[in-house]
Amino acid sequence: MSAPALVTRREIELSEPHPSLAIYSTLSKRKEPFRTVEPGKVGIYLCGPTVYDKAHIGHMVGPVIFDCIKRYLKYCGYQVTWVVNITDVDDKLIHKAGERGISMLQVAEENIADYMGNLAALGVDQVDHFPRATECMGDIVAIIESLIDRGYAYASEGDVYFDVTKDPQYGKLSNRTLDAIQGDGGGTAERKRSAADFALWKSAKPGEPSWDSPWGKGRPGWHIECSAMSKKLLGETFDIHGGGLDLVFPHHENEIAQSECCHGKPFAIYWAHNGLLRRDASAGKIGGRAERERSPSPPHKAGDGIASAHKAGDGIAGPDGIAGPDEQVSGKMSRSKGAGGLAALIAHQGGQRIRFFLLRTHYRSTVLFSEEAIEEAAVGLETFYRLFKRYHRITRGDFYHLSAPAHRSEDTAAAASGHAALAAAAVCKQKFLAAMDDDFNTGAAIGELFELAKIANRFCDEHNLEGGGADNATMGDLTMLMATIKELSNILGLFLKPPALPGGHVANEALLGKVMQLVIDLRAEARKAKNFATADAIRDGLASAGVKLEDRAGGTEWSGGDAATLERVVQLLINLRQTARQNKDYAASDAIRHRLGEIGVKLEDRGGETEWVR
RNA sequence: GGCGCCGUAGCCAAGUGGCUAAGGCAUCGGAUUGCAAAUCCGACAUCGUGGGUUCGACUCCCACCGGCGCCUCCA
Repeated sequence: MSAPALVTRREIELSEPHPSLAIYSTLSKRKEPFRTVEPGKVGIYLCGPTVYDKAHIGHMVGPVIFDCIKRYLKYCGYQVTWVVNITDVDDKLIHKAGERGISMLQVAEENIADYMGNLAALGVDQVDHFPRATECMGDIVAIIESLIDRGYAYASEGDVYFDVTKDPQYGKLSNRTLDAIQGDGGGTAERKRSAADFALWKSAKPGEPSWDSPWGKGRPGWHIECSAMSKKLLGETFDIHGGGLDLVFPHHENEIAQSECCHGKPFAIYWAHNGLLRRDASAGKIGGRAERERSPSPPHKAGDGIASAHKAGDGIAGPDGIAGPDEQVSGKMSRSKGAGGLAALIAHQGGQRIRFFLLRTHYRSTVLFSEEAIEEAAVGLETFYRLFKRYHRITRGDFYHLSAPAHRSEDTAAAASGHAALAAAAVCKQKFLAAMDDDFNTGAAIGELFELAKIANRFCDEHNLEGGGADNATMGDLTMLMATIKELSNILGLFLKPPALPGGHVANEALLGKVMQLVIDLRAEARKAKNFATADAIRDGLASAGVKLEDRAGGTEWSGGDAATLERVVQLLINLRQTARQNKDYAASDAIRHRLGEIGVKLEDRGGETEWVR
């Protein structure tokens, strides 16, 4: 009966190793040269979320690093297929649906929308497939049947369990022995042959969502969907399987058992697990047990109040999933909130900062996460934005549209023949690639990006590019330096496009209000000093910016303006200051700069013109 | 209790058995600027503690201290 089962796994032959790339695998517990199942092709499967609630920042770690991994593998010439599964059927979803009085599918749809919005904001756009468990029932049932046929699984009162004692390799990923595994001692324990057996199929209780199967109505166990989906989209053996470190056991251990017992050959070649995020040095992972138990009010989480307030009229999945304006307004609140505030966090930090923050640390490390930490990291990011502006000032070229090599090549020729700066940049590129080759060390790679920024800035300084030294050949060299930065930052998915303004429109309007108040004050002071030329210049300047002033008894009111007003009003102030400087009235010019500074606008004099940044 | 991981400057964070222990933030000098900002140059660590292996360890081994994960849902 179970005679044909329990076959030993057949080894499979892999491609020649990549000459330099090595990946750490949880399975072998060491870095291994990278070989693929099929030459030139890579299949990646990343465990995505169970969509019973809004995503938290911890859910983004895997997608961000794997987005880089895919970009890098493509850069190295591989054809990559990346799958991220969505678990849209599970006990928690059922409970949540019951709580809220909507269907499980509705719960899933809402949270999937939220998840997708978060991914997009962080620049994760390399995923090829997002299979959902509910869309793969046929594949799931087929694998379970096959496991029963082969003697690895057994049906029991409508449930189906995997018999871990039949798999001699069970425990190899998480390095544990059968007697070290307690299993869940819950209500289904008596249906199992041994405590460590896990469910492949769970019979439905009345009223629960269910699917037909040879064992009656029910739903899949947590692990089996991944075996089914990866087989469907990537084949029985594929290259890289990823997920959070907390999934090693039991989830991934069980996936291996299911798939390898079913197919008789290796499941995934490399297991890449990302480290977990923590809030404090002694806090436990975000979204983890400790955090949940600490929270004093169990029924409602951070986002719920906001969400429900808006839900009243608008039926199905509201705007919550994509950082609606309500969440921006309440951004301050979310600072102290935990899981659930991701959309709000993105709304006022911007996805690029978060991505950069996550990439500064090696993906297997634990990261202490806080909004303050993101803000600190973001200071460094400004170096690049300033450099891009500088590049534009000098060449009128747009960094974001620079063309850069999409594939890896050792351009030693350019290094040897070029100037010192180009040679130095080539060394940085080599180090950058060496870092990525070494288990995707994005932290070290980013260090080289900073080094490149310094080289480019120094090049501009040394050749006096902003003071008239910009001949075509020199600008061409500068463009080559910038293109190297472009080429490498593309791999990390950074600087793909200009960063969204932190805070978006809300912050813009707040700033415009402050700037307008300053302008009105300055005009009032000018009038008081009978400096009518200045006062009128202000009013005329505002008029051409679309703003009307009306002097009232209680003060001056303003109206009008559009999206471009902020820029034009600040420009007006810059012009006023410029006039004062030309008249050597430094007291007046410095006062303008100082008062702008107080409301968060910094002025920077460059070459002939003045720039402002918030 | 079992299986693992981490501890590098004020903070964040790479890294290596032996060259100057990346990079970022902060700080302090200098150049530059009318003054600033930005930019550049320079300064700033002996790698948790105690042993051991070695010609030589921060890097390997052991112990201890501190922190974390998994062993039940979890990215």
